[in-house]
Amino acid sequence: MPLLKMPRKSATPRKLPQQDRSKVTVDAILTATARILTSEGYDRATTNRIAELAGVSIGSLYQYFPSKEALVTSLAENHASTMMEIIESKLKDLFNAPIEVVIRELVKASIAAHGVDPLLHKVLNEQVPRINNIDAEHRVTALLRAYLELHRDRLEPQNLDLAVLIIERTVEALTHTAVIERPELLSDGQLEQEITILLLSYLTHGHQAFCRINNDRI
Amino acid sequence: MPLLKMPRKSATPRKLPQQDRSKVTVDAILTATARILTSEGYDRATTNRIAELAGVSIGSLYQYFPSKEALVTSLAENHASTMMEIIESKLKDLFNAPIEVVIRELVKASIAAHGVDPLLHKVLNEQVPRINNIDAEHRVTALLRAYLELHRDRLEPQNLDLAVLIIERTVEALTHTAVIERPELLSDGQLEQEITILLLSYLTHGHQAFCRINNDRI
Amino acid sequence: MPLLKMPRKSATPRKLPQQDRSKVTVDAILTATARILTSEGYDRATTNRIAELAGVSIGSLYQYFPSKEALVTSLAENHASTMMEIIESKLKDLFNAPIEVVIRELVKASIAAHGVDPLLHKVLNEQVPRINNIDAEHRVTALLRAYLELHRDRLEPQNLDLAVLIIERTVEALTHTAVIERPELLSDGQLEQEITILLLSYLTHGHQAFCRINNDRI
Amino acid sequence: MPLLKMPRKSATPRKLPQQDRSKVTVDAILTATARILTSEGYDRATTNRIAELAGVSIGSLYQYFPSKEALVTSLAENHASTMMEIIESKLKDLFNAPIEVVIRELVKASIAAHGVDPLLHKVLNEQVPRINNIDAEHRVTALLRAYLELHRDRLEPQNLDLAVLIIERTVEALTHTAVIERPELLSDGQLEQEITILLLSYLTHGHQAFCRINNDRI
DNA sequence: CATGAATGAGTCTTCATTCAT
DNA sequence: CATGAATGAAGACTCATTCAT
Repeated sequence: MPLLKMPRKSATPRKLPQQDRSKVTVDAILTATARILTSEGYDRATTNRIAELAGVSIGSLYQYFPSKEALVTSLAENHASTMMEIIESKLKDLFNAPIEVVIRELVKASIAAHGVDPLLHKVLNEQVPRINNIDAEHRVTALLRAYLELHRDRLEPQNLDLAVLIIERTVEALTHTAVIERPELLSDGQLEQEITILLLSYLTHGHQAFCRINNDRI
Repeated sequence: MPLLKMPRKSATPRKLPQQDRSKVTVDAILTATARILTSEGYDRATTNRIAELAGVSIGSLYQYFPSKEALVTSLAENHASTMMEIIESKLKDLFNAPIEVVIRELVKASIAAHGVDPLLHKVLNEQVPRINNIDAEHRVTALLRAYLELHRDRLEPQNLDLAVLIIERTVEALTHTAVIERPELLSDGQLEQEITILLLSYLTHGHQAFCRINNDRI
Repeated sequence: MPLLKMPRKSATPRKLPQQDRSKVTVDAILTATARILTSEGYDRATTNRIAELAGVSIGSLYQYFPSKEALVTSLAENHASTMMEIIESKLKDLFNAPIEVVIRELVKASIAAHGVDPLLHKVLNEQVPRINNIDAEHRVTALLRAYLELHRDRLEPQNLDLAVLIIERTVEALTHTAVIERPELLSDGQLEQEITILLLSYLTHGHQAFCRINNDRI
Repeated sequence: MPLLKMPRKSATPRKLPQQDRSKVTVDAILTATARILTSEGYDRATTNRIAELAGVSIGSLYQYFPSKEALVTSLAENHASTMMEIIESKLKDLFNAPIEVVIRELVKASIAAHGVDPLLHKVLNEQVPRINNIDAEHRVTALLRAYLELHRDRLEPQNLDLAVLIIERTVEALTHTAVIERPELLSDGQLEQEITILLLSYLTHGHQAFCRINNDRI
């Protein structure tokens, strides 16, 4: 039986780990990739170095990932999924909560998500050839969209798609900045507070009294 | 009185062009760099290709820029300066204008700034080893800060430094997203409108009637 | 008990060959280096040309030697070791021999050592960034020093360190000159004879009858 | 009148300085070359850097020297001449002096000659593509040869050419070593003494009492 | 003659990837 | 399947030298 040659350059894992040993290997490789990426940057992160740190041969690395790009993409997707799942799981529970709570929790979740591996997130964001949006991201977008839809009568913005975009990008940008450049703004809850106000005043045009709901903050 | 520019360290043009011929060369190199960067990306942008497109020898490129990094940094600084100056010049004229005008003009200026060379801005943002903040950026920050200070009594946020940070990052993030991913949001003024509202409601908590001042928009 | 060689710093082979294949490769590279060095000189000896002549890829060369300098240094050390070992092994056997014999044998050994690869020795001496003295060299120095110490009562020079220095440099200089510029002086034994006399008369101030011990010469 | 193009690659100065200004320029270039050679080594000594330090344009450098090799060769010849002339002038005065004096003075002169610019001498010796022997060197050789001829009856060595070779190389090697590696041997006159004894015992086989003639030494 | 901008062949070196064992 | 030796295309950068001004 002739060996059917698989396309080599695909950006998906060459095989799904079906045995335990494979899974361990794949994990070791991904972990090593993350570590080297954060400590050395994308350019210095050679596949050989990754394999070495992972404790596997370079040949094995290519057994599981068809290319460096696929490897990094895989890592990035995992990381994005992890982050998004944090947000998604929070959001899911709050479908009936008032918007003030939802937004604040969204901000909190975003900060938490950025706390998973801030350095990796930074490197991935800055140095890695842009990655296609991920399922988990879409799910969060959809969730948010659905929530807003449900509460449309309490919202000023008419174009909800636009509102979702604004909410997501604003939270991401500000959280990211804070985690990377101004971590002190996170520890005292200041930024969380401000982002919440920013978005709530946008969504409701200040018809709410924001201050009262913040009593639990320091 | 002319300011004598001293040669700076490593990431800086190697020699200042003294003859006219040189200036032409430097410009050609920078232009070619921008073009190749946007069309090929950072990694594919080899110095040899840049020199070739610029119509100069590789030697000439290195006569003026000590390294690829210095070259790209120089370009990035130029570009950031151009963008910031657009914003700066608008802001300067509006020191006594009401906040509603200032924010809207800031958003407009930011969109205009992103329109200078969106693709270049994208590549620079995503793929270029983070560049030290630039004079022009600091000037804009200072300007904004001073303006808010002046109008402090009309503003809800107490921590003005934080407010400046939020304004700048939010505008940047949303404008950038729009320019790159959703250009249609720009042409009909929707996004400009929304960002303006977002920031104004944050700054004034809705004590203003936003709608009225938007009559001039489509 | 095998001595585990630790990888040393920068000017040292990058990895020790673990498979047989590797040893062959390393040898091929070193041999090619020697050949190109002697035929082309240091400056013309490019790593690519060396790899080509060795029949390996340039990548393989850099797998085993971290830089051109390390490669040449490695070769130089090998060569110096080979030369010094010739001298060392002779000297070791003659610890109880009279000084006339020792000096003559030293000269003979030096000539023999220079005969290993005269052209390589010339290039290495003239064009290669001075190499740190080598173990083998120090051993020869120590050996000579110890011998002179033992026979101190028969020697005129009081400062034995100085005497060792003079003996070594003189033999090296004259042997080297002869091998490179005047090979005919070697074939008829003339130079060997003269150097021997030079050093013996220095060491003993002519209290010996040199002529008699030379009967075995042509 | 058509411009006759001179051959470009000759290793002699392109033109002899006939005017004062030219001479000054040439001197500046040579001085700069010496300085950079000693401070940076041959490889780092670029013609552009030399021109810059000399305070002339690179074009001017090539006006006077057709190539880098010619420039360095010129410097090397100057330097060798200077050294040889020190020796030559001493030797000339001593044609009727006894051999003990001649040898000692030769050693002294050689040490003095090496003292002119030891670092330059080192670099020239080690890193510069071997230079053709120089007139001045030949003159010294001839002088020495003639002297030995004249005193042949007092000398043991029969082959005077060989004796000259041995004397010259030995003095050079030991003086050089001392200047570069063991300067302390020079300051106390030890080495001068030893080299003198080495050569005199060789030349006369110890029929002389060396010690007595050294009364003037410390 | 002087200047210095421009040239470009040629170097060392890296690193993703392959494949014989 | 694992291993790691081998590959080689490709890139950043240097520097002796030329030539238009």
